[in-house]
Amino acid sequence: MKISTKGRYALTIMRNLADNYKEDRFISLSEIAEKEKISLKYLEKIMINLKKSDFFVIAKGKDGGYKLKKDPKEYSIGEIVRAADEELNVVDCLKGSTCPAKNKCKTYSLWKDLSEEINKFLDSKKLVDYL
Amino acid sequence: MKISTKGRYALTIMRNLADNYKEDRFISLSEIAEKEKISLKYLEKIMINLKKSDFFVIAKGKDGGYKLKKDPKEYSIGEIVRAADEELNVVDCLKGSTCPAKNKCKTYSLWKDLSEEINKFLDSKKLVDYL
DNA sequence: TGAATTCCTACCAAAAAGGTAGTAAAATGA
DNA sequence: TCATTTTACTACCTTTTTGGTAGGAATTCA
Repeated sequence: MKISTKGRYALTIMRNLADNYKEDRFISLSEIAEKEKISLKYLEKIMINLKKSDFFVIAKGKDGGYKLKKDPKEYSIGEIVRAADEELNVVDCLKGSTCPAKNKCKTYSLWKDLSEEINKFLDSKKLVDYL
Repeated sequence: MKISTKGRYALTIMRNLADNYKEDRFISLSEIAEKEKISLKYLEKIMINLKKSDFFVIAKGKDGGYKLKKDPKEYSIGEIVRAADEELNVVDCLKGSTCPAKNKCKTYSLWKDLSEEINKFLDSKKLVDYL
């Protein structure tokens, strides 16, 4: 029951962008990598997942980088962690309707309820609360 | 954010013992293994952790096995899953006081609160609710 | 004594986590 | 135009964790 570094570093990226939301400039990953002492290459990899969620305005080339599209109070921790590649389901059988025992399985509702609890908690927390 | 099979199989063992709580007899792991189609050897391994928690009356030898010490309503899902070897902390830095950045880390409270939420939820559920 | 059981130690394979390397493509500004 | 800075893409690699398996010793009871 661990949050992966992917999820945590995704939050780190988002926090750095949020810190600079007021100034109208692009923040590059190398800037974040240096400040946070995380390998640039690994941040790039994490960014591949995050980008799918349309959180950013992106600029290539010199002085390029990323900018948040919306105000930091608009992003929930839940959507960020889920975007970073974590499903936030405590058992695999919850996704899709793949579990054949779903109806007779005694603990199905337990894991489903716990997953919902976790998602609800993280959705209620906003990026702006952790700057 | 997954519960391991260790945690889930531990619950399976406990559910099987709980099912037979009224009859005063010992249930062997081979009986559970056969019924649940799980390898005996793996159940034995999971039992090593579970036994540390003093949940059982144990009998070796013929017609031996395990019996619950207390009524199934006395065991919480939380204590069972934790016993099975899962810490139920969403980040490692919560255990002990090993994290040097604990005080300035912006997300420490986030992960601490989430972990507490998960533990509270699972502690509120009892074994008897899933038979 | 023999069968059924727990107990103990060691090993192993597959998957996931965590991370690195190299290069192409785009944008900019000197 | 060309060097520089950035993102984008593809491939690979190492370590840790997960999910097991194997073999036998010790215990108990009929």
